[in-house]
Amino acid sequence: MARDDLNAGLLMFVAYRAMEKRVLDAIAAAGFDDITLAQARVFQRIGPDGTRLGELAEQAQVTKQTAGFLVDQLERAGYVERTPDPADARARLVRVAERGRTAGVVAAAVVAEVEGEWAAHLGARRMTQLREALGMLREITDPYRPR
Amino acid sequence: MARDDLNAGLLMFVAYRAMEKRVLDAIAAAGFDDITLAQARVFQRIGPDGTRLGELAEQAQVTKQTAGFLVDQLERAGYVERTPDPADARARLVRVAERGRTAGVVAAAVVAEVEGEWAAHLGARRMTQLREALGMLREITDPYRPR
DNA sequence: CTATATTCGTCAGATAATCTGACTATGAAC
DNA sequence: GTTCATAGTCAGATTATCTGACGAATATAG
Repeated sequence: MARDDLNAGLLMFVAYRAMEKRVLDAIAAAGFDDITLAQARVFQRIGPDGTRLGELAEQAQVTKQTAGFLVDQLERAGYVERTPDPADARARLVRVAERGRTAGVVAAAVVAEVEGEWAAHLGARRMTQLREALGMLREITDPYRPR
Repeated sequence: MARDDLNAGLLMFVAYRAMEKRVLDAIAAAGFDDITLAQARVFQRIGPDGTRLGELAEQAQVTKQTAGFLVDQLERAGYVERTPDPADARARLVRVAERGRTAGVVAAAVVAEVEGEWAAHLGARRMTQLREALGMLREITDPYRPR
């Protein structure tokens, strides 16, 4: 409500959204122009060996149903595939597919670019401190608990 | 895509969402249980002397139409009111109404509480550095330019 | 001053994202 | 081997969001 000293949450929103927009724009410019923001938010959480739907949902902070809805679309567009989970017949692993891998490379490059810009603006020291503080904050704010 | 070193944007998402959830839950618990997350995102940007719809939209990063839709609901629920803008007959100022003011007090208290927890976890020094870094980041990431 | 362009907000309609509740199949615990 | 919990899906409803078009008021150019 104040103009000058936004609360820490709001400040994070601004930077977080900027990163998100930069990445999505770059991906779209690279030809991956189907893929929405909501889909990307789920996609980016897929681990190298595949991730269960429930975990994606938890990390993206949406319901399993919503995550499933978005993964359906990512699957139809060729960004991901679902494979049975060897460890549990109820579960399926969402994996990055070929098209997704290519898009992921573009995304990673932009993330690095933006982080570089941030580091340049803050200076290496402050950027390191920022990462450290955010990492610590995660300990008390992340509802997702990897098992 | 990696589990351990999330990018800075993702880390901010986690903390930002945690703050958001804490505040919304507390507001709901205080009896303001109508008011959705999307509405709150617009509401919290209203300045002490009222703010134009367009500015709210810009800050919340949604279209004017979406902001208008949400303000309509906030207005019907008694959280805000619209008054003519003396400086421009096309515009209207969205102002916090009585009910909104009460909710705002609750919200501000929770924000302070959460920030206190963060400071306790990080230590005063790191919390200050975090604020500083985020404030600086805003200079290059905030699409909203107050006139 | 007028003519033109821009900005502010709204209306209308379509689409996307999200949720709650109910259900099946499988796995875990006693 | 019942009973309870978990993973995912189906169905339906609601909420949030966008694009496009518009009227009214303001700003700009000549």
